[in-house]
Amino acid sequence: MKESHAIQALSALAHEHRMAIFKTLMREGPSGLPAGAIGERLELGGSKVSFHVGLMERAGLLRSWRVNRHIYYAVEIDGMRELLGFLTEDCCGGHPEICGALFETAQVCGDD
Amino acid sequence: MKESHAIQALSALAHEHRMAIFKTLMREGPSGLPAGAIGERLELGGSKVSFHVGLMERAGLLRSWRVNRHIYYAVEIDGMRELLGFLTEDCCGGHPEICGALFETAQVCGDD
DNA sequence: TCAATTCTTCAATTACTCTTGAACTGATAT
DNA sequence: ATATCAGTTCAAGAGTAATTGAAGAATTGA
Repeated sequence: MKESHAIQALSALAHEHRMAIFKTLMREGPSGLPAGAIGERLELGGSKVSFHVGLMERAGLLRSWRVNRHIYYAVEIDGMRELLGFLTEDCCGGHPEICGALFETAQVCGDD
Repeated sequence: MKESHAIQALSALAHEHRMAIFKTLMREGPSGLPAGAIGERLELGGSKVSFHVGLMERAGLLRSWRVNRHIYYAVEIDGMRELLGFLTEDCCGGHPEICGALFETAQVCGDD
């Protein structure tokens, strides 16, 4: 992953509303949610939701598709995986001790 | 890790100069570098370096100490570990498939 | 004490990001 | 066709963040 892309993705997650949207869509899984439903759950107006999901989509963290009148959004798994890869490789490059906790987390995660 | 703290840390990494500083200090290890040396390596003026390292320190990603006239900065390993923990736990919470690549990365990392 | 070195802080400017509400697009139903 | 619904886009304004250069602190050496 290119560094500038990683920075764009980090920046996309580094906001209260966007983090809330991301978590909501994470829970929802691949079926995603329409923009309106996201707004209702998080009490955000339409254009706010559009602005933030658009930004996250451009950063590669979400994907979207239309179903009739609705536009659905879901987490782009590969985008998040690439971001985590960038961080851990950058982190592990010379300093494996940082990965200690992560290693355990990943194992717990892998066991699910 | 509190979400607002995680957002602060993400935001601290989401900048070209700060990412460069972080990588430089990562390579340097626990012995760190004085502010001036960081500036020389990355061709950044003094107040720029101060501004960015200060922000990263407040976000828990760096620590600093004085040695004579110099102020040294080094990566705060625990801060970075907590951030990665936040991301992976948030990620793994319901969606272990994201951790696939991360799992491998962590293993490679642990083997170093 | 005075000057030099190293770094930080400040105030001003510039640049960017976010919010707001209105106008617009695209799809569907009457 | 017209109206309605779901969502996006736009322009203006508010709010934040980053850069700049100068001034200020802390430390050391002459």
